[in-house]
Amino acid sequence: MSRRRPIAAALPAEPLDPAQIAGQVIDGDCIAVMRRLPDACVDMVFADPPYNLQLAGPLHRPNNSRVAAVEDDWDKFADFAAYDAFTHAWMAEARRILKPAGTIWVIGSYHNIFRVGAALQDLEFWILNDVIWRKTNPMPNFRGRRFTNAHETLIWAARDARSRYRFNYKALKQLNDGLQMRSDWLLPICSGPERLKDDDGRKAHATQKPLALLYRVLQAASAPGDLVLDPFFGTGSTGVAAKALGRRFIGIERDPGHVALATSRIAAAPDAADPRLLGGDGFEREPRIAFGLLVETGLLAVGDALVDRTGRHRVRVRADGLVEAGRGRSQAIGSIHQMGVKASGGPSCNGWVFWHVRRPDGTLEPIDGLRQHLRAEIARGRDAAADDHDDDDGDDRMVDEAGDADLTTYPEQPVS
Amino acid sequence: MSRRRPIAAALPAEPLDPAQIAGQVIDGDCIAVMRRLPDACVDMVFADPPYNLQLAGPLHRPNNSRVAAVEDDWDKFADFAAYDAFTHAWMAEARRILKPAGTIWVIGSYHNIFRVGAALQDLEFWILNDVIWRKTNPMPNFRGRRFTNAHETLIWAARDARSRYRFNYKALKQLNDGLQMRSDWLLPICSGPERLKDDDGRKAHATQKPLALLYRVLQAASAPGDLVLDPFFGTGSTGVAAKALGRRFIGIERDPGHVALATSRIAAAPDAADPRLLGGDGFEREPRIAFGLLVETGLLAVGDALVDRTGRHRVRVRADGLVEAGRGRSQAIGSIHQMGVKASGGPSCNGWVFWHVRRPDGTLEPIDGLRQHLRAEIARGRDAAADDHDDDDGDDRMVDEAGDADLTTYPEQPVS
DNA sequence: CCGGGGACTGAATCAAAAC
DNA sequence: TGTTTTGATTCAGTCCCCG
Repeated sequence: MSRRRPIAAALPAEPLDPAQIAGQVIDGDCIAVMRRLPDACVDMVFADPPYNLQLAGPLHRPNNSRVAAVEDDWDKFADFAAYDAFTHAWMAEARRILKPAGTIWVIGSYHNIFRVGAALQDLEFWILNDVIWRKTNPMPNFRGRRFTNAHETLIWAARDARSRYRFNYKALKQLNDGLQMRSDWLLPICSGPERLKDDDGRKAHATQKPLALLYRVLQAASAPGDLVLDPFFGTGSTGVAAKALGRRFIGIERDPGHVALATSRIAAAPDAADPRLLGGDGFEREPRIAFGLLVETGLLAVGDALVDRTGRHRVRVRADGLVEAGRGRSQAIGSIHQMGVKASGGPSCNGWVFWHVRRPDGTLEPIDGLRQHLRAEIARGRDAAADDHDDDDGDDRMVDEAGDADLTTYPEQPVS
Repeated sequence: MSRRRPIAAALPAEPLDPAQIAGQVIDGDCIAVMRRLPDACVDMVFADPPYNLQLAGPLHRPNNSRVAAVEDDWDKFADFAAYDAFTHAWMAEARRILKPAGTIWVIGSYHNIFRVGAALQDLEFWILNDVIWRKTNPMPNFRGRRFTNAHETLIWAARDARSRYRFNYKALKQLNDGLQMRSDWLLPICSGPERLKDDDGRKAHATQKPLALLYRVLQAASAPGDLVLDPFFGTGSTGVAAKALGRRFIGIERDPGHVALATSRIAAAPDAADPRLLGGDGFEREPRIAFGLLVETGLLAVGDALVDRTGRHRVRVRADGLVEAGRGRSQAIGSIHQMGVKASGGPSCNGWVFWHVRRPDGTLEPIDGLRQHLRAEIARGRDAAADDHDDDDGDDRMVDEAGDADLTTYPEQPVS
């Protein structure tokens, strides 16, 4: 594990077991390390690649102090062609190791983000959003020659156009005070105690990203237990955020100094709180209720009439969980959704909210109300069982058998 | 002018005189039309090219109403390669007709903006900013499968890296309540009475841009009288904004219906207000004052002492407009700026704010105060002269000789 | 191309001084 | 000692223009 890199590079690349190295920072070039990982083994990739800033000379503030620039060798490329080749190479590996339902996030500025976005599209990633990180406190433009460069851009993309990716819609809506999360995020830059300093008090890394940004990324597009890979790990903000949110991670970093720093930083970082509080969506898909269950449980009886909101359309409940309309030759049979499409003429229909039962007082109640009633009953029964289980087993770790009580909240929690 | 397009295309392309066609909407393919324009003839290009949205099927809202999408043929491309070829073709022509100091603006969404940005860089445009148009009222994401796509991206680029482009810094700072204008702009989408409708009450163009966006673009990077070209003119918002701000324009549009609509819209649009109110920067560079003029006018006397803010450094005023420090062998002579650099040790120094005179009450006043005093006196003299001139010649048009009074405000107003 | 004039910064954090 | 004010420092930077 502490072999010198020249020797390691000369050896045939041994395969890496993702489960084994989860939680570690791997020292090495990200392309070489990713090559040692199997196909389709990670749920998400977060990448903060070099921006290729192409800075010319020194820049001074009006008070003559000098602006600390990114002068590291890792940000130097001969030209756009070299940058494009590098980008295609790491991105192709990232796509190979990504699960079919996985997504990738890449952050950049106008210096590189257009190369990055075009490369993603050329590799047949499917862009889902570009997200703007608006900085509350950007560096001003000192010479008054451009607009204050007050944002960076993240691209979020699925492995391909047909990917069934994860998006924790309701959790992010909650994070945004009940409104859909937008594609522009307002967050401060990384400074103060969060900003890592070296022994001389200088910043340890030129481009450390704020944890708040990574929290939001992970909350949006991963579930607890997911494996997240960061090929440009730096000081390990992705690892700290992953640890806090109960996600597993693999970090790859080329600079041994940063590897050591990130490793100790993550060791000292707080662990996940009770994973039940971290939710994938926090609002996972509710367990499915077959319409027929309403009949079986007696909430509806065979022959009961369902009507639409206007009362113009009307179907009768059947014993097989379908509904029928009309009689004789004009009779039609189908699911509540199919018959809703027929009645409404629209391209699709949620039968649960389209069809209603008439209450004794004559008012209409959507059959979704009956479904919610049934779900609540089922949940009550499961909670009782889960409480028994918790009493048996009092610690905080995830239950091994993915007990029913947690299933609703964490359907994709791996069984380790 | 009303030739049918197939015939026009078969004829040899006649050159177009930019001054002649300024203010017109040219019916035709933008690449073909730009080819007929001479090199380096326009000051700015604003382009809202097809976004290549790649929409699959129709999208419906939860209430089953259908979302009006961009379904026009002009937005259909076979693949990314076709879109890239198209983009390179029109952009190369745009660069050719752009003046060396000219800039280009291109607006797009994540569907196309990465192709656009990469093409700009490949053609050796030099990106100055990417600007985010944040929409106050974006269309929500109806399926809850992504973030609300709440922004579009504009790229602002100079013709090349060494270009001396125009940026009306102070005017935009003013627009932003005295703070530097940032790269994220919050503006409503185009709706209400501003949104053009056809006879059936449907929107006349799928992607009409708000005038406020174009006002800001033109105010930022053009001067009154500048010639602005829009190769994808649509319903002509660029023309309406240009007219209101006293800029000249050329519009190119392929769809004859849109050409007719834009032409009549612009004819009905309000004309520029008094051009003196439209400013290039509104705050053009102040006339230069030689330090020696302070001595010649008696505001300073030979031998007067100038000190820095702390009082630690001290120079004496000479008759030749230089200042000197020390005596004998250690004596140093130079401009106020050069001696400021010596005293401060910084890489540069504005002597006008570095050096101070001591007032009778003992407080320090920067010599910039004396300069402002002198400038005000000079301006008063010029205003008086200009008033005499205005009396002779009472209309509102720009004076032919670019009279001194207007020179400060509109140095680049063409005489045409 | 060189030399020189001179224009140009916002929010956050933290330390030190002032009250 | 507690509180407020002031000043210094810092942040992914493609950062001048004219003769």
